[in-house]
Parts: sequence; C-alpha cells; structure tokens
Amino acid sequence: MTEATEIPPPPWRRPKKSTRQRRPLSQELIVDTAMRILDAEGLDALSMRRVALELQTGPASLYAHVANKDELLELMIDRITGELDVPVPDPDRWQEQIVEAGMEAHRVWTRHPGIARAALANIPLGPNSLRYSEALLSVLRAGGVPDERAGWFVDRLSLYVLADAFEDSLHHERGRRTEEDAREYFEQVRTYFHSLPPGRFPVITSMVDALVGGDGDERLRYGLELLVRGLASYVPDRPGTSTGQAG
Amino acid sequence: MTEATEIPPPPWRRPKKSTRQRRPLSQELIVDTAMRILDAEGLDALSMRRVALELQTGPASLYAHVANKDELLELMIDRITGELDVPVPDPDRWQEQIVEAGMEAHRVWTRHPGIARAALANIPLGPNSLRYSEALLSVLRAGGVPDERAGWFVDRLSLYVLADAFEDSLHHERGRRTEEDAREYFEQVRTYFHSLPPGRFPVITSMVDALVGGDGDERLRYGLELLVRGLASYVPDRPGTSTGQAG
DNA sequence: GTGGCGATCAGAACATCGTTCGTGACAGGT
DNA sequence: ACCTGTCACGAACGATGTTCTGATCGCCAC
Repeated sequence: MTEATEIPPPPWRRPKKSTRQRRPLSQELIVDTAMRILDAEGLDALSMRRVALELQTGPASLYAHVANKDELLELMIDRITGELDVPVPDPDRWQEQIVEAGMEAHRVWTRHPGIARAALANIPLGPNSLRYSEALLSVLRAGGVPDERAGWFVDRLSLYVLADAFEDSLHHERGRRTEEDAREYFEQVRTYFHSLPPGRFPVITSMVDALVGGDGDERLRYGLELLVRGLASYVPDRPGTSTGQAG
Repeated sequence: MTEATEIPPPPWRRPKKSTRQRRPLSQELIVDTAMRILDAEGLDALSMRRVALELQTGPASLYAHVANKDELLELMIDRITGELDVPVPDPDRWQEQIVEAGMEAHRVWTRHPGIARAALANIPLGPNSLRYSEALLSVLRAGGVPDERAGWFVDRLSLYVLADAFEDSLHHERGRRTEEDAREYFEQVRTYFHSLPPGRFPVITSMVDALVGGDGDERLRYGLELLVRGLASYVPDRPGTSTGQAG
C-alpha cells in the first residue's frame, strides 16, 4: 500500500546536525534532471515546469539557481561537449581523424535530441568546448594545415555537424522517427521525382536514384569528406606524402 | 476627429455588383501579410494572432485557408525560393557559379530573418525549389561532376547555407544585431582567448587572430569554397582544363 | 425574387509555455 | 531568543497554436 520511497521522515525523527529537511535543489541537480528529460523525451518535452515537476517543486524555484531557460541549455551543452572524445594527433591520418571526429560528434549530439539547435546560438566557450577545439586544431596543425585555414575550419566543421544533427531532430519532430519511417518518406520523394515531367526537369528526372539514395550517415560522411578534401587542397605537399586529392 | 481610413462605407452607398464588403481573406493574402511581418520584425514576431490582427480578424479565421502554422511557413518558404536567381551553366566557371549561388541564397534567406529554420525541416519539393535544384544540378553536370556526387552535393550545400543563415538569425535574436554589435562580441571573444593559460591551450592561444578574424560573409564563402574544392577533387580531369585543386 | 445551403468568418476557450510577484519558512549570526 | 537574509514555491501574467461553436454572408436553384 504505502510506497517505500515516498513517505516523509517521521516528525519525531529529526535529522541531527540540522540537515535540511527540504530537498537541497542545486544547479547541478537541475541540470541532471533536465538531461534526463531531454534524453528520454526530446527537447520539446523539456520545459521549466517539467523539470520542476520532476523535482517535486514549483517552476519558480528553479530561477534561484538558473537565470533562465537559455542558461540551463548552455549548461547542458557544455556538459554534453564533455562527452566528446578527442583524437590524439597523427600527422599521417589527419583527414580520417577529422572525418571520424565529425561522425562521433554527430552521434553525441543526436543522442541528446534537439539540443543541437541551442548549441548553434553561441560560440562555444565553456571549458569542455575549449578542450575540444584545442584538440581539433592540434590535429589540423599536425597535418600541416596553415593556421588561417585551420581556425575557420573548425568553425565551419562544427556548424555543419550541428546543422545535420539539428536537421535530424526536426525530421524526428515531424514524425519521421524510426529508420522505417525515414525510408518510407524517402520512397515517397522518389516516386514524386519520378512523376515529374521530364521535359521541364530533365536533370532531376534522369538522376532520381542519385538524389534519394543513401541514409543519413552516408550523407553526413560525404559532407565531412567534402570539407576535409577541400581543406586538403590548401595544404602544401609534404615530401613523401600522398594526400590523394586529385582523384 | 474621425480617421479617414477607418470609417466604414455608408450603408446607403452599397457597392454595386455585390463586391464583398468583408475583406476576402485568401491564402495568398495571408502569406502576403505573414511575409510583411517576418521581414519587418523577424520570425519571433510572426504568430497566427499577429497575422490575424494585421488582417483585422480573429486567429481562427486563418485556419479556413491554412492548415496550421507549419503549412503557412512552407508556403512562405516556397515563395522565398522563388526569389533565388538561377545561374546559366558555364562549364568553365562551374566552381565560381556554385559559390556565388550559395552566397546569393544566403543573402536571400537572411533577408527574411529566421525562416531558414523552417526550411531545414523538410526536403524542399515546391515548384520553385524544384526549379532551383534543377538549375544547380545542371551547373554541376556541365562541370563534369558525376551524378552520384552531384545529387548529394546540392543537399549538403543547401544544408550548409541554411545553417549559416539560421545561425545568423540566432545571433541576431541574442541581441547581436548590427555589424557593430558583432564586432564587439568578437572582440570580447578575442580578449577571452588571449586570457587563457597558454600551458593548457597552446594551440588556441597561439592562433587567436586566425580564429576570430573575418566577418560572416568571409566565413560563409570559405565554407562554400571548401565544399566546392572538395567536390572538384572527385571530378575527373578534362583535357585542357586546369581546376587548380592542388595547392 | 426568394429560400436555403455551404463556405467563410470570428469570439471564446483550452492547454500549454517562460517568467515574475509576493509570501512563507527556515538557518545562522548576534 | 530574536532578527535577518536567503531560499522555496503557489499563484498569476501575458503569450502561444489550435479547436469548438455559432453567426453571417454570397451564390445558386427554384
């Protein structure tokens, strides 16, 4: 009948040393709870009220520890950035390392659905973000990329990765949740392309398969490879190294 | 006392031929009004209530002509896509043409602040979008890009351009509106980078200028050039053509 | 000319949201 | 033992998108 986890402590059993009876409610606890909601139900379900409810309190209580929802999101973003593994620079594999870092970053961002949108709103300056940027720049420098090219590259790279993650979350939001739904949606697009008048759209109708083929991961990787190969075209040749950029 | 624009027509002066006394309220009129609000005050100010208010009616009236806000946004997006100029394929200049097309698309999207976010949510299939994709694919085909590469490329390209426009609108939303604000913000970031401990962030602190230099347009163009040069590395050499992709 | 019908309009309401106001309770210093 | 200031939180404010329910209007058949 009674739930073991819910009953309040008996009044005669006052905790000694004046431990607060009220739940101590800290910024960290709020972020914890928000992360749990985000991961389980997505950004749409993450409201201040929802977090407060989960903590069995009112919405106003949160504002003592967090300025507003935007600040809460920023705190969450830096925590997520801490999940990113940073590669150890290997001069001979810098292109693969960048591509793999991009793939992994995308994996991490989509694991917390919708938050990528908030990550686009600011230049990431938290400690974890700095650590991550430092690592990527090290990989590029080891690869012989000139500084002026490398600096902007990490900016463009993370913009691209975040955008793809955000796009995924938007599609998710629009009902295309499972891999099956996505396939079905793509199939609709394919048949629509096939139904177009070839006279007016000669190119599209002649390359439908090239347009709708491939899943999200393949497209993501392709874009990363475009960026990296583009960057490689700015790298002066080192003796004894073949970058394979003319293919 | 009485305002000339507000007084109703006198009852005895009934318009002939049964011209509707009520404003005829059509889908096109709704999109017109929504575009006006969007351009003047941004996506945040664009609510169904605001559109209805502008049309001197209630919010519910709009739903007879538009399924919901998402559909209204889609209609606006296709109309905006119609503003995009399409290049005439020139095989010798395809790389510049793609870069310029990207720059111009970004200009158009940022002219309607915030709407890029909605454009990311769906594969664009309206008539204007198809016309635009057809044109870009023609440029790529003229340049000798293999179909499998070209198909995904337009997808990645528009993702990148839309993401940059969306990012701009987010920064705009966060108060960094004028060119002056942006410069000030960048200056803050520069001094923050300079204040970092060089022991822990040797790479970042040694290339601050390369990180924070340049304005939005330069960065946008750089990313476009990365993508195009990356794509060029997949294009088989044509005799008598120098693509300049090495160094 | 007139009656009726279907499309169009719009007021009110519902369930949300982020955020703020004001009040209450508790802890620690004096 | 009182006082003070910080923290907690119910209630409320002004928004939002959308739906329900009538009311109203124009057109067409008769």
